[in-house]
Amino acid sequence: MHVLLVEDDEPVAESLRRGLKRYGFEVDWVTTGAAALAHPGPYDVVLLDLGLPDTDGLDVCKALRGRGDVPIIVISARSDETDRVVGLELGADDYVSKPFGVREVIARIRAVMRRVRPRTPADAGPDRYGTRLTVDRKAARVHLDGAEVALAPKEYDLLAFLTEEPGALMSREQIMEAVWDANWFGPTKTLDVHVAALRRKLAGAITIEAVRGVGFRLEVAGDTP
Amino acid sequence: MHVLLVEDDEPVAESLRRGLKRYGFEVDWVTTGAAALAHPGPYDVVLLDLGLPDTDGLDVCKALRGRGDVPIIVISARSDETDRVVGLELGADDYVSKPFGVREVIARIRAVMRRVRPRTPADAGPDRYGTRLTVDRKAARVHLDGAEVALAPKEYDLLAFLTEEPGALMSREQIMEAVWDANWFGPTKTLDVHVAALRRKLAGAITIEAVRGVGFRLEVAGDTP
DNA sequence: CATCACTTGCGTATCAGTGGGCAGGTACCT
DNA sequence: AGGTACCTGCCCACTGATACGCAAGTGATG
Repeated sequence: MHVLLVEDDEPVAESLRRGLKRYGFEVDWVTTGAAALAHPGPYDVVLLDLGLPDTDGLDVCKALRGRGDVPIIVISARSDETDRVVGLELGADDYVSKPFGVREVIARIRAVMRRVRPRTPADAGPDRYGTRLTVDRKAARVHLDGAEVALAPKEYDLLAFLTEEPGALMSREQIMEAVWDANWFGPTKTLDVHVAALRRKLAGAITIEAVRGVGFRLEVAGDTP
Repeated sequence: MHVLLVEDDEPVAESLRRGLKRYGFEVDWVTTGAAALAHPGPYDVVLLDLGLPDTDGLDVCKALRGRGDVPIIVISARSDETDRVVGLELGADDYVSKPFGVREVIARIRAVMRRVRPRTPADAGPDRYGTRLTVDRKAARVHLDGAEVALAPKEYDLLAFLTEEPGALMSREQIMEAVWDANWFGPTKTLDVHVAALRRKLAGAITIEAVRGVGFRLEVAGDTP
């Protein structure tokens, strides 16, 4: 899964690149429209920032579209409607406005990919974690021992993120970037509250242990015999 | 996946062609009924506009139907019942009225393909959801406990879309794109009203639950064992 | 004139985020 | 090693914001 990331803002690009790599994407990163057009490819999807220094991103979009039908997802700091419409009319497949969460970008990439490959094997049922917990990402539902667990949206997002890679240690910053916004800074106490909610609602099926000074690690109960 | 698009209105055709290509379809585009009949094929599905300049689209439909069993999806500016019925009686497999969302067209193509694939020409019967509700996509009719339910066009479109994948969570944006127009933005409050109408008219047979901040999810009553 | 799509507005429920207090672990100092 | 002060994470309760549900009204269309 090959992604071309066209983004001049380094912190944003770095964050995106890290996030995407964590989800198994190969990422090539260029900072100018010219470089984007010069890059060979082929790519599975192009992430294109509209606010580039050298060229108008819209021209790049048009040029890319002209030379093939690689899916394009436009990133923009401006979130007003005109931009959105212009971007989509030029042939972009989707549009994400800053500030965005890495999770959201990934969801959109997957959505775009699914269009081209409609019947993915991953279309099968919900993911199972251990013997008690299932996460149905298509329906955004969580079941514990067969009974549905009512999770608030943020709680679900958080769980969905942590279960992407059970057992992996996630830093607070990583989690905030993924579930809240890219480039989050400030208090992360909210995270504690939501972690507590998950612990309470999913007691027995998973454990979320805090790693002091770093972040959290989700473990599936009865997973390491 | 090969599609023949018969449509004289260029902007509409262009938009459809782009959209379909993006979803992995091969599209051949002709602007007249004569050209449609002259085109070789074979195609997996024909998208046929009824408002053609040279021929009455209905004649084209009949002619196509006479020479083989390629699935036909009729597109029409007129959305009233009589047209629907006439088109479908002439052998069309489904019916989409303008203005339509690209996603909806794709959903219907897939639905038609799914139905045609297991060749049982006799019973291309209505789809059944649970024990009480049937959606007859060929006739654009909905029955509850055997009795027809009078649905407004938009209500039917919405139901048809939501029942494409029962239990799946659909975001507001997805729904607006599919049932209203591609690339819809702005208020989605209208959606709530139509959802409310479906809930009222189909009470007991289905439940449409809101997922806060995301969208809606249709469930068939007595469907979660 | 009837139907339907859409808007508006209000009541209500839910949720994200915050602050205070508590507990357990950590580091530092003697 | 022992004691202590501090820091981090955890729990509880509160609040402002916001999304949803529905009923009623408006305007367009045939």
